[in-house]
Parts: sequence; structure tokens; C-alpha cells
Amino acid sequence: MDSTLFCLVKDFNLMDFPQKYNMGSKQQVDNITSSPNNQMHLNVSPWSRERDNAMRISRPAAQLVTVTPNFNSRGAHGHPNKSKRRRIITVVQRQAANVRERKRMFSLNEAFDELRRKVPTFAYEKRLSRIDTLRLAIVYISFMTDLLEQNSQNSPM
DNA sequence: TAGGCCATCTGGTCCT
DNA sequence: AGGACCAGATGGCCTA
Repeated sequence: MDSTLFCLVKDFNLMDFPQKYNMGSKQQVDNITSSPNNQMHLNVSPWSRERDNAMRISRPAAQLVTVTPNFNSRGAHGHPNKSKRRRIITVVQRQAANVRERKRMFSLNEAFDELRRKVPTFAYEKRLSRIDTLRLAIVYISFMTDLLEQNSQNSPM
């Protein structure tokens, strides 16, 4: 299984993935070939959230004002005929909503980190972006599915 | 310097 | 009513 996985990542490396996997060309994939040490790592990421966060300076909170929704600014997402309910929120409520949104995005990123650890990658200089993580996961799942089907066809009943 | 990626804010709908 | 979810806007950081 290890050698098969290596082939998968190697194919990814060469960017000659079968068309059926529908993999788009991306920058991080190109980086595999330029990586100084083409070692395959499973579940090992040289990048951590702490490092990533340390690189960023937290954005100062935007000016907080009492929110009065402007229904002319943006239409409903795919629900143009829905009755629009006016909702007035206070500054405190807006701040609380911002905190909840940050927590939600944090948990989303944790899930992405977990997915990054599940997909086979080389030792990247850069970690996979979210979109590349999803794409590689799709490729990986497709590959493993094909592998399973081949094994079930070859094994005598 | 342009483009990619991401964090954050914001206001909309959906759902309980 | 309020939290969850979503998508657009914005701005910072990084890399080619």
C-alpha cells in the first residue's frame, strides 16, 4: 500500500494525473517538483496554525456602528421573492456575532487541517491551501476507490 | 507589482 | 428572537 500511495503522490508530482480525476493545475502542485527533498510524508505537516497565525497581525476591529440593514445593497441569495424581515442589531450583538463567526471559521480551519493530515503529500515548503486540500482529497478518494474496485475484481469469490 | 490565499467584518437567509 | 450558515467586500501577507 505504501508504494501505491507513493505512486499516487508521484503522479501528482508529475502533474500527469489521469483526466478522470479531473485535477486542475495549481501552484502548490508545481512546488512539489521544486521541493529540495522530495520526501513523502503522511500526516506530517511542516506548517502549524500557530506559525500561520504568528505571521499575521490581527486586524483591528472595524469601526462599530449600529447596524440597520440596507436591503437595497444586496439581494437575497437566490430567494428574491422571500419577504424581507428587518432586523436591527445592536453593537454588542454585532460584536457577539463577529466572535461567533470567528469561532466558526476557526473550527472550519481545524477541519481543513485535519484533512491536510489525511491526504498524502510531499514535505511541502508551503502547506496546501484550502482549495488544493479539497482537490487533492477528491483525487485521493477517487484513487482509493479505483484501487478497491480493482482488488474486488481480481480477488476470486 | 500582480495575483493567490486568508482572516475578518458584515448583512442577508435559514432554522430552531 | 437569536444562532448558524453563507457569500461579498476588504485589506494584509507572501511569492513569482
